Order: sequence, then structure tokens, then C-alpha cells
Amino acid sequence: MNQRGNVAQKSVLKVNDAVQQLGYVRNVAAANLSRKRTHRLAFLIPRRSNVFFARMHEHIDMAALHLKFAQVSIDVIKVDAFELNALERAIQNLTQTHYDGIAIVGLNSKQLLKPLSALQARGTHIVSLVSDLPQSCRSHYVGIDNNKAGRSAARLTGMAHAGLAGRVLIAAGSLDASDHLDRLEGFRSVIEQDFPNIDVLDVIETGDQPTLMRQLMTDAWDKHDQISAIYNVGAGNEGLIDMLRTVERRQPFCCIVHELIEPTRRALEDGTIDVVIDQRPEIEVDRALTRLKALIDDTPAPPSPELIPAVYVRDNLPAEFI
Amino acid sequence: MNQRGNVAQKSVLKVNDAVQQLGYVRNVAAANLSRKRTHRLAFLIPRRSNVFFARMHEHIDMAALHLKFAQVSIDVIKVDAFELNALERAIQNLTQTHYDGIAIVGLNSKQLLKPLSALQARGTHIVSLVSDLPQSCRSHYVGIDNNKAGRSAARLTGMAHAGLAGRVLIAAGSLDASDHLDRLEGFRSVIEQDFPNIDVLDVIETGDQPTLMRQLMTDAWDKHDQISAIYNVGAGNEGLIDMLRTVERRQPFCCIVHELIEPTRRALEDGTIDVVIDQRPEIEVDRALTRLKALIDDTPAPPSPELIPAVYVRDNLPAEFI
DNA sequence: ATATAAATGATTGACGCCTATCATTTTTCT
DNA sequence: AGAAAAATGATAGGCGTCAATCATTTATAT
Repeated sequence: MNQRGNVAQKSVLKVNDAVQQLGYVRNVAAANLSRKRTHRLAFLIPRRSNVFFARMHEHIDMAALHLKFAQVSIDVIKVDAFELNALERAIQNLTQTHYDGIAIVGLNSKQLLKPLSALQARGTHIVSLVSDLPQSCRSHYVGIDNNKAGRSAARLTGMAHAGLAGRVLIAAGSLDASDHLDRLEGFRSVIEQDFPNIDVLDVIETGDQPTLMRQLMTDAWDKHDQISAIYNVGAGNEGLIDMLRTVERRQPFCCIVHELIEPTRRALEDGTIDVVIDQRPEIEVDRALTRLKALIDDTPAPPSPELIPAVYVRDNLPAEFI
Repeated sequence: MNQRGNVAQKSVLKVNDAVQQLGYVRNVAAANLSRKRTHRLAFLIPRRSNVFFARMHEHIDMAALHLKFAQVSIDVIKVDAFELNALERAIQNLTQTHYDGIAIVGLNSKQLLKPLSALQARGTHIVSLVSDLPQSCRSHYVGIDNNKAGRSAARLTGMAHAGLAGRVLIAAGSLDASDHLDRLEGFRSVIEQDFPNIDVLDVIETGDQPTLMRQLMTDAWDKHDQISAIYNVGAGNEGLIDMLRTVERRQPFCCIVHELIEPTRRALEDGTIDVVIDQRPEIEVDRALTRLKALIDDTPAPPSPELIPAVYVRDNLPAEFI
């Protein structure tokens, strides 16, 4: 059963038959105890890119506190945000320590193929988190479907027009980021198909910078009268929120952004924005953890219903932990 | 450490100190192995009330398949839907077999106090699922906040009016069910407070019966012209959907219902309804399982970020498993 | 045919922890 | 004071599994 090798074909069959007959199920806990297996895990996440990952880090620590009873140890390694080279180096460094599994907030670049394969060769299991890696390099992707997220944003925007015409301002951090692009595409396709009397203006690239966001958004708002909706697929919402607080909005109007953090929460509460689509990083972390455990234990993949981002309005915000 | 009793106070202190000093963490797996502890669990869920619980049952089975490697066995026990007496009897029956933990789709009635306490006295851990039990009888409630669900439905309904006036038809299964009532209250309070030009009509009680639903809804639709929104807090959506497919809708219009099942999914896809708020029973089941395991293992409560129901529009439906 | 290597099968301690048992000390009662 | 009881402490298996070792059979080379 443990592929020790040097076992006659007929013996293998006999064993498998017996397993079937008896309905034998291996006690994974005992197995791990015996082989002194622990679960050394690491999370590779962007450093201080935006508060979103702080939230994630926090939840990882809480989960670690709970999982230490199951011989799981978790390191969190911060990488310079969205720097391909930094990420590559970080992955190379991972080879030093022996990890049984790692979760990586990835980038989809061939440059990572080599270091990742090296890791896998050492027996490290890899899952990608939030943003995917090249498919061949990871066992599983834990994250939302960003196209769907964009599509739902469009649907809600459309609904908020109640059949009236409108004009949507769209902001993105960078058009190189695949998640931003996916959301954008999703959004556009739904508006085009189902809401022909809503105009989608050219995308404003903000680099996820609040100040730049504020500047560009103010300009755009002044330039186009009658903006009826805003959708920001990226970060930097502080700038957008600041701008919105200074202007007067007329119906129909609908502002949708991503990720629930302090400022977006406040803006939702006071009505400055209408909807926050949130990935629920806590849930994603939990998923990554169970997935990695199953991979390491060589247990069948746990059932994992699709991750659906939360749609927050001001009325269903989660309780705040102080 | 295991409260064996008959241990001198100072010895206890010495042990605790040592634990602190060494940072000792008990290996729960080894402990369970040694004491031959397995996790015998049971789920008590309503029989064929609506398809929703079939979905839940299905996921329980999948989870069981995965958890058998961790010495977890799960029984699913069906109870006549929402029959207090049947539930009481089922709980009493539970005393026969020895269960380490059970998850119960409950009813909040004092009648259950006695059988539940009896179970707890036997060392069975209890969590309530979807619908709460009397608080004193369970360690934890796994389910959504129905008031918030109702509030968000109202917010979305309001948004869909884009400032225009409207008139909302509301349906409920029964006004005795606390989840239905909670949703209703949440819905009403948001509309009253933030959408004064939307009228909320009297609640239509359908007993969650599709045929009755269709009948009453057709009547109401004919009686009140200019219905601009429908919100069904309960089940029986097939009837509502049938009705909607026969009538002509004018903008603004928005129909929101609960729970993603075959018919609601189809109706969402073809635009008959606009939003489905879904509890995600799969996630609830997972939560109940981890919670029960932690209780049985006497491990600190796992971090459990609030359950947020999914807001489905036609664009973010999960992939279908065939 | 014999020596040697490869293939295969069976056996023996751990792994970290707990329960049951046994050993020792302290207290209580007569 | 002596005996019995209670309190406390220490010890030995064993939970289900696996890796390392040892024992045996079969194939290969000389």
C-alpha cells in the first residue's frame, strides 16, 4: 500500500482485494504518527500591497493557532507585491527549508516554472492562492472566478439603472494584472449584452494608488456629466471614496468596488458606495489549508464547493472584531 | 492535564508551568489514537421538506467520504420537516446509539430542552444548523443571520428601483418560522428607513407550497397593478416562477428569492428572477463538522468568519456538477 | 552446479499519548 | 499506635501504522 517497491504483482492484487473485502480504511493519523510526518506549510503573500493581505495574514495566524494541535506549522513569507523577480527569488529561497506544502499568491509567468518545478521535485505540494500560477506548477487554484465577479458587478449595476440609460466609469489598477482584466471583461460583456443603454467609458488606470485614483476620478467625473455608475476592479478605493464624498449624486447611481477593508466598509455604511464584492480571504486561506493537508496526507481531494465572493451591501456586513 | 483527579494542587501547578516553559502542545492525533477515540457524528435534518436539504445531504455524504480517513463517521437522520414532536422523538432516539457529536436543524422550542440536556449529559456535543435550537442546549449555531439576509434583499430591491416608486409583494412559508420572520423584519426595516417611496404589501402566507404560492401570487399580481418587486422569504418558488413566466413585467422590477435549487437556478438563468440569496448549505455543513471535531477533541474553537449567504445573479452561478 | 544478486516476504520496535495498574505517601479512624 | 482508607505518584502496555531490518525465495551469472 505504500509503494515500497519490490512486491510481486500478485501480492499487490491480494492486498488490494483484501482492502476491498474488509473495507479497510487507513488511519491517517496513526500513519503520520508512525512516520513522524508533520505538516510544514508556508504562505507566500505580497507585502503591504494593500490591506487586503493583512487581513489574510491575520487569519493565517489564527488558523495556525488552531492547527498546531494537528502537527501543522505555518510560516508566512512576505514578498514584494507583484514583483516577478522578487517572487522568483522567494520561491528559490523556499528550497532551503523543507516545506511539505506552500500556498502562493502567484503570477502567471513562465519565469516561475523552473523554481516551482524544483520545489515540486523536492516533494513540496503547491497551491496557488487568489492569483493563479502557471497551471502545470500547482496542484490546485484557490480563488474566485474574477470573470464571474465582473459579470455580477455588471448585473447589479444594470439592475440599479431600472431600465434607465447610464454611463459607467471604470477603474483598474493595472491592465497587466489578470484578475483585473478578467473582471473587466466580465463586466463589459454583460453590459454590452444585456444593458445596451448603459455606456462603458474607457478604463482609468490608477496603479491601485489612492491619490492617483482621486485625481483621475475627479477629472473624469467633471469631464463626463451624468455618470451613473462606477466600478473599480482594483484597489486604491480610498481615493475614489474621497472623491465621491465631495460630489453630488443623482439617481440612478451605483458604485461597486472590490474587497472589504476599513475604508470600503465605512463607505458602504455611510452610503458613499453601494456594493463591495469581497473575496473572503479567510475562507480562501481555510481552503488552501485543507487542500494542502489532503495533498500531503495523500488523501482524496476534499469536496470544495466553488468559492463565491461575498456581495456586501451596507446591511449584511460581518460583525467587527475589535 | 487530563483531569484524572486526585492530584495535588502543587503538582498541577508544576505540570502547567512545565507546559508553559517548554511550549508543549499536545498531539491530538496521538491522544485520540491512544484512547481509541473516534468521532461518531450525526446530522439531524428535515426529510424532503424542500430540495434544499437534499443538497445538504449530498454534501454531507461527500464530506463523510473524505473524513473517514480521520476516524470520523457520519450518520444522516431524517426527521419529518418542522414537526416539533417528530424532532423531539428523533432526539430521544439518539440516546440509543452513542454519538460524540450531532448537528441538528433545530426548532427553538422549550420542548426540546429535556431530550437535548439528556444527550449533553451523555457527553454528546451539539451544534444547531440553519435553524437554531434553544441557546442553552447547543455549543454553537452554524447558520446565517436571517435578519441581515432580509435586509440585503431589501437593499438590492431598493437599488433596483433607482429612486423610482414601487410596490413590493412579499411571500413567506409560515410566520411561525423564525427564519422567515427574521428575514421579513430585516426587509421591512430597511425599506421603511431608506426607501420611503416603496410600498410593502401584506405578507402572503404560502406554507411553502408551490401550488398555493402560484394561486395567491397570481391573485395578488392581478389585484395590485404595478407590482415592482417580489421577495419570497420562504420556499415554494416553483409556483412563483410559473406565475412570473406568464405575466409581463415592466421596469422597474426585481424579484428576489432564497436558496439555489434547480428551478430557481433556471429562473435566474432565463431572467425570470433577478437574485437568489443562498445559504450555501455545503459551507454550513463543513462548518458544523469542524466545529464538532474541535468540540470533541477539546481543541480551542476554530476561527470561523461569519457565514455570509451568497448573492447569486445569473452571472455568478456555480458550475453545475452532473 | 554453485555463488551471488535481486526480489519478495515477515518481523520488530518506535511514533506520542492515555488508561489501568501498581507503589508510595499522607490522612483518618479506632 | 496501628490499621484501613484516601490521596498521590510512577510504570507498563498498547492504540494503528510504518521504516528498517532480517529471512527466505527466485533469478542471474559464472
